[in-house]
Order: sequence, then structure tokens, then C-alpha cells
Amino acid sequence: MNLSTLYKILLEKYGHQGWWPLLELHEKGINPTKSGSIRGYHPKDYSYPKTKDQQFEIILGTILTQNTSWIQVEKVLINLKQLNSLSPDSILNLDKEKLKQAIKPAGYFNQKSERIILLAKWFKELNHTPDRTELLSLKGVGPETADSILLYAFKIPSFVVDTYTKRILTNLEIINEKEKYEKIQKLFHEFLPKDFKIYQEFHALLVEHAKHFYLKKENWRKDFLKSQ
DNA sequence: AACCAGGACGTGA
DNA sequence: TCACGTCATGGT
Repeated sequence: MNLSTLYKILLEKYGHQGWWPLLELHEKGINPTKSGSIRGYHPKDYSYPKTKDQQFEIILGTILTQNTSWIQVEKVLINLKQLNSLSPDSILNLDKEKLKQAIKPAGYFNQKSERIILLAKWFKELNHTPDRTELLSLKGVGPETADSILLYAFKIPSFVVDTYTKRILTNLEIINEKEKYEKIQKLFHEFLPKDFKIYQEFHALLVEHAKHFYLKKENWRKDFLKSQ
């Protein structure tokens, strides 16, 4: 099983995923059939983000979703929308306690609020496309968050390696259990066309696939990919 | 009722 | 470098 084949199989099984979900699309009810109540995806439409505010919304999401499910992040984004605070300026003008309350559903509201304020200040002054090193220097931005920002907010082909990706590749015996982040990322960079669309889809497909087979460890062996 | 969610960071060895 | 504890709410 190589990565190109894996991508092909997953795309065939699950279809285009249309990440990153955006609140505006959620409200318009686009792609309402997505699993659960989660909406806001835009399959086969790679024109997002269309505005700087949408770009910032994605960055907000990358911080908020750390070690938390997306459904919780969605609640926070709706809270912020209600407070009219989805842009950097409005967040900076928001009372800190109100910000914390809004963030609560996603957990870690103390850290996340501080980091979001710093990010808002950073993004406000940003007048160029950041690279990975710059992103990693920001508090609260680790490897996965940095790559998510590059890939989904700036459309730069930097592959996102999350815990699901590690689980799947480990189970398929493509990597060993404790392989390091950058080395796994290098695999994807080496064996795939350097195309942000493919990177976006592939990462989203891995997450989708993991939700079917990797939520409990005893289900790992049920992964149909093992018999491919 | 434990366990986990689209991680990152600080600490000590 | 690396293993380990911490951060926090909510769904299953």
C-alpha cells in the first residue's frame, strides 16, 4: 500500500471532503448531509477562504480544535459570531472574560483565549504570507497547527499530520508507532504531487476514515484497508 | 463512568 | 532529545 493508492481508495469511498468548514456556509446550510449536525464544508470548491476574515476564522479554528472535537469548535464560532467578534479587531475589543466564556465549549479556555488574542494581534499586522518557522514561533502553534494554517488558510502545500494520520499509517504498517512528525510529513511530500488541493483532501479523508475505524483501539483491525 | 476529541507547552532526566 | 503531567469542556 503506497500513499497514492491510499488516497485514491479513500477518495473513492468517502468522496471530496471540502475542508476547511466555514461558519458562513454552515449558516447557509451548504452540504447539510455531512455527518452529524456539522456543516460548512464546500466539496470541490477550493476558492475558500475568500476574505481575510475567513482566513482568520480558519486560524481561529486551528487553535480551538486542538485536542477537541470540531462540534465543540463550531459552538465557539457561533458564540463569537453572536458577539460580533469573528475578526481580529473585534476580538481585541472584546472583554477578556466574555472571550473566555465564548471559548468554554472547546475547553482550555484560559490558554486558548490568551493565544487567540496574541494571534489576532499578529494577524492584524500581517502583510505577507507567513512560513512554517514564523508560525511555529507563535505561542500555541505547534507543528500540526502550523501546517493546518499553511494548508487551509494560505493554500500552501504543507501536509497536516494529526493523531488519526499516525494511527492509520501505523496500523497499515507504513510507519512505526513512534515515528516523528516531520518524518511522516516528508513521506507525504515525497510521494504526492505538490498540490494544496490534494493535501487538503487527503488529510480530511484520513480524518473521515479514522472516524469510521479508529475511535476505539479494538476497531483498528476492522479497517478494510488492511485487506486491500 | 471512564475515555477521548482534527495538540501544545513546560519540566526534569 | 524525550517521556510525562497539565490544560478543560462535552460526547459517547
